[in-house]
Amino acid sequence: MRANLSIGELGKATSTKTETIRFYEKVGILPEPARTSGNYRSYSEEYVRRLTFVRKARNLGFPLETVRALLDLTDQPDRPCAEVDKLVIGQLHEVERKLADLERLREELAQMVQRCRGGSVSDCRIIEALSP
Amino acid sequence: MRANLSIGELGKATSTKTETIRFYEKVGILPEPARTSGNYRSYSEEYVRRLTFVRKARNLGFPLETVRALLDLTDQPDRPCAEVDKLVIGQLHEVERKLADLERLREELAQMVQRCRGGSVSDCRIIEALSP
DNA sequence: ATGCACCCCGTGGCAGCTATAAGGTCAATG
DNA sequence: CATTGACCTTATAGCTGCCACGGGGTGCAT
Repeated sequence: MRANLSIGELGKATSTKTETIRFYEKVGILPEPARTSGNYRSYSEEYVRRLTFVRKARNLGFPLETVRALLDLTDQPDRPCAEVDKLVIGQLHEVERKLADLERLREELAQMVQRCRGGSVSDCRIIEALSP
Repeated sequence: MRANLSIGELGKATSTKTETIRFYEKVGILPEPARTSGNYRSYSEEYVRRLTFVRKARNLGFPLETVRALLDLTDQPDRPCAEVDKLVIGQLHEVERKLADLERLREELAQMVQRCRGGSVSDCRIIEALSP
């Protein structure tokens, strides 16, 4: 169909701010699009798909570098799927590590809150817990 | 005792890099210390306590701005402890929000990994899941 | 006196955007 | 035909929380 969207339309279609799109272009995550006679960026449907892919991956927490690697893999359909799998498992481990960290934090914070007995800062158990 | 530490010694005492200490000073989290005749920063025991406090709070994920607020409160022991409580509860909520987000991510990623049946990228379920 | 570890300051970089300024383009309206 | 307003262009700076680098000064031991 080659709808040829402007950057604003592409942004709406993918829930992405125009500045972010230009940023992705600048850092090479997305290729430089065609331009109109007035020097406006002009995007094809294919580009919409690519940006949607990027956004989904980012929403899953993949860093841009990994997104780049995933894009490269989708461009080489003959490579083994195991390479994709490896990247996703890496991200899964990363998420699990962060979950464990946050869970510890949550418990510590909850305990601090629970121990608060009111009064003034001078006898605050929370400040006490933070002090050496 | 007034041990009067150098910045490197303070760093070791608090597991903080010297650049970080200077950074805290520059952004006003920590006060400007005294200087020796050779213009070296010279830190008192009190300073060690303050930096330790900052580090503990940072390790609990408090943003610097909140650390600043907590420090202000410790400097005003007559203020109600409830103000401290409020900051900590805010941080607790923040952590809980992040935990929920990460948990959703973990499940999505785990499912993606589970669905992988090998083969090449062209029939990869993971790439499929990311594609529009 | 010379080597070495430490310190000084300023600047620039990291991720991943977001915002701002100063200007060009385009379609529609008066 | 001119002007409005919404959009687009670029370059640049800012955000958080540091870390690294470079070119110099200091302090102490040998």
